[in-house]
Amino acid sequence: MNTVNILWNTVEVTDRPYHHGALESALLDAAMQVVTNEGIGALSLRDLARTLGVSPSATYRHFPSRDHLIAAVSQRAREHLALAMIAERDAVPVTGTKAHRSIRRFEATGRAYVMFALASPHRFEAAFVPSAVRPTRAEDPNAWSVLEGAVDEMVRTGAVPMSRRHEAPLIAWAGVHGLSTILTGSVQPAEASVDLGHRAAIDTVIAGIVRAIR
Amino acid sequence: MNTVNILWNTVEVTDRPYHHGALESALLDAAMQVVTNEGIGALSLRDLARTLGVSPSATYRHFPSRDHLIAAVSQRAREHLALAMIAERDAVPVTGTKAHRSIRRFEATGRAYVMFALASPHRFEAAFVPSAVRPTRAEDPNAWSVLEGAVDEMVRTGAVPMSRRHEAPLIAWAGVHGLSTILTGSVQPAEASVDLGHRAAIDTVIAGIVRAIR
DNA sequence: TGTACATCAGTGAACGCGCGTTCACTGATGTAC
DNA sequence: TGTACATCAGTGAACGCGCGTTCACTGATGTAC
Repeated sequence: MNTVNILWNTVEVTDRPYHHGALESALLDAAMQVVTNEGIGALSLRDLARTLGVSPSATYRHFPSRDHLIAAVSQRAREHLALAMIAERDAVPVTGTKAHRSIRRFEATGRAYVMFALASPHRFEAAFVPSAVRPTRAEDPNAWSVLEGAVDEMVRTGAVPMSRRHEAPLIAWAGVHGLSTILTGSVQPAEASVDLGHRAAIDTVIAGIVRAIR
Repeated sequence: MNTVNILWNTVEVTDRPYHHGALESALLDAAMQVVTNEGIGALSLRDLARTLGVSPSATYRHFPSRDHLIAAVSQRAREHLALAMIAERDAVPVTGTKAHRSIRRFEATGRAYVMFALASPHRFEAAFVPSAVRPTRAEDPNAWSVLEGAVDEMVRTGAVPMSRRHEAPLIAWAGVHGLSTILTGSVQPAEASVDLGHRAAIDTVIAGIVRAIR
């Protein structure tokens, strides 16, 4: 119990205990922060170790390589995205017919997707960074499942015909994912999508998706 | 005229002339090749110089920095994409009503987009890599213009109502761009889009786009 | 309650790497007269 | 037709950088008895 009060994030830690205590989660948190602010390219193990006041090799106690850390951060980012979708969906007020409501919940899911990307482009990009490292645990929550759930709900209320059930998720995913990368990336077809604001672009594409799957 | 026959791509060039003669375009070609095969991350000036049998500093005669080279390669990749769209569009046979034909030409444009991404994922990714360097020349041909042209054609033939003209390109772009990144990237919502083949996924999404904009 | 000991979670120094970029230079080319 | 000279397009060596990863190590912790 010889610990001292320590601010982990300051560099001039004077009495650092030998055991950090929670290096793994601190590493993940710090990595998430770097990735969110500067993008996944800026992530460096040495830099992380420096930030946490720990030697570079200490990180290897918890992640076998940089790629493993990245994979963990990426999965977390995907879960954040799914959480945002769920939150927005569940904020839809309970009014109107069940069919209408299921559509509004679906739309909210898609809107949350794009808004997440806009609010946090680097985190969004990190969520879908290719990786050879396989996740060690299941994704929870899973964005794709949330989308499928929203489609199923529409089918149940009769807002979307059963015949579209199979293809609807792909159409929806393509639309919102494409819009997200267009709005955040440098795809920027410039003119046409810019004279719409972001908000209008989102509404336009989501309305298009709904027309496509009904 | 004291030149010697030289294979530019071999390393053991024995009698290399002092002046390469076409370093700039050779640099671009080689860069394009590296990017296409291994992705933009694998692009290195030193490596390129090595490949062309030239000193590393020689590259600075033609590109002020690595970023400028990347920007040039990226623009080229975008133009390749646009060319592929034009080619596929113009291969559509001249049959049926004008309205039907304009739709088929539009679909071909979108199909070419996704197929380009599938055939050459690294080149596709490079086309949309963010860059602070502004292009020095206009994009020719320009993929966004091709898309808009296809939409205009449908409006002219009456296949798409005038009222959709403004928003249709964004909806279409989002759909095909999203599908492209989904199919090539590690987005992979797995299950649902995989039990469709790529071809079926493309048809599904493009059909959805057409429903959305009519 | 105390002690021996295995295990865990760190340290710190070093390796090797390849990169982008700069610098002073020189050989080749083209042009004006 | 020849020559002086400016300009162009290369060379080659060096700088400084930060990185991922490995290695032999040691301090701290927890557990069995």
